[in-house]
Amino acid sequence: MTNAQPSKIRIASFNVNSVKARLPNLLAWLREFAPDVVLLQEIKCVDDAFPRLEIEDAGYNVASHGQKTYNGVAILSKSPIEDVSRGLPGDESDVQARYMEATVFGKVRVAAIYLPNGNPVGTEKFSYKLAWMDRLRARMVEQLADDEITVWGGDYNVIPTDGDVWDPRAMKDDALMQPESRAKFRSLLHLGLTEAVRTFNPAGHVYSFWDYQRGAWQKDHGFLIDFLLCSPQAADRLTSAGVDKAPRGQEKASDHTPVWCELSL
DNA sequence: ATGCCAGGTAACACCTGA
Repeated sequence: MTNAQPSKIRIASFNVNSVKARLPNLLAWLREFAPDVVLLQEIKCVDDAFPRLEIEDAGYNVASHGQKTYNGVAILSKSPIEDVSRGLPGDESDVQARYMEATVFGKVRVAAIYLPNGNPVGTEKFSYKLAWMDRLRARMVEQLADDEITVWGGDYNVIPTDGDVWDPRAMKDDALMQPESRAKFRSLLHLGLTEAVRTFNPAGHVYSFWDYQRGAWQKDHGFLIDFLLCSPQAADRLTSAGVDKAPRGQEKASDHTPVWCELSL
């Protein structure tokens, strides 16, 4: 919790699948990986139930946008967290807690994103996903006009290409792989954004999610759906990025593992 | 075609996830 400006910061995104169930794993990972900023998804609790004190004791400031049982995002930072904005603009009737923004280290704008899953295809859940992606794009356009160092990180629930999944045939009917989902994800990148994880792992078959079922982790039956989208000003400062697979192999793991990038400031 | 596993809620079954 320092105001000192480090020369390089490490930003990570982690879908924890319940912050309360994952607290021991999360605290151990914060200690070992030592990210400066963390974007959390699926905290699955209201703000009053967030384990704030434990996280603060680990050296992080906390801002959350929670919801009972489902969804919920949060931002952790070793720096003060300023100008917090909760919720994705564009639909006043949307009550799902899937989006928040804040400024960290005085000049880096981050957004925590939990994009709707959208299954099953052909239902209102899939149309909600596509509409949510349109709203996200509109918000990105607004933010890009500010010419800031911005990173939109999170669980995008899209498998962008066949090289991002162990077997495209196994997932072909899934909302994560539909041409419409992929086209809308590409439309985000076409705004001029740089996706950090795939930029530093161009060969593909680097995954951030493995299902709990069917021994997916042991067989490496995973896919990549967690991303860090960087504005041009963030991309200019991008020095490395990747996936930290270690947390997925531990007891009581989330089905996702963290993705991360480093920016020189 | 369905459940497989995990979490939450609420109640000892069902919903959601990806």
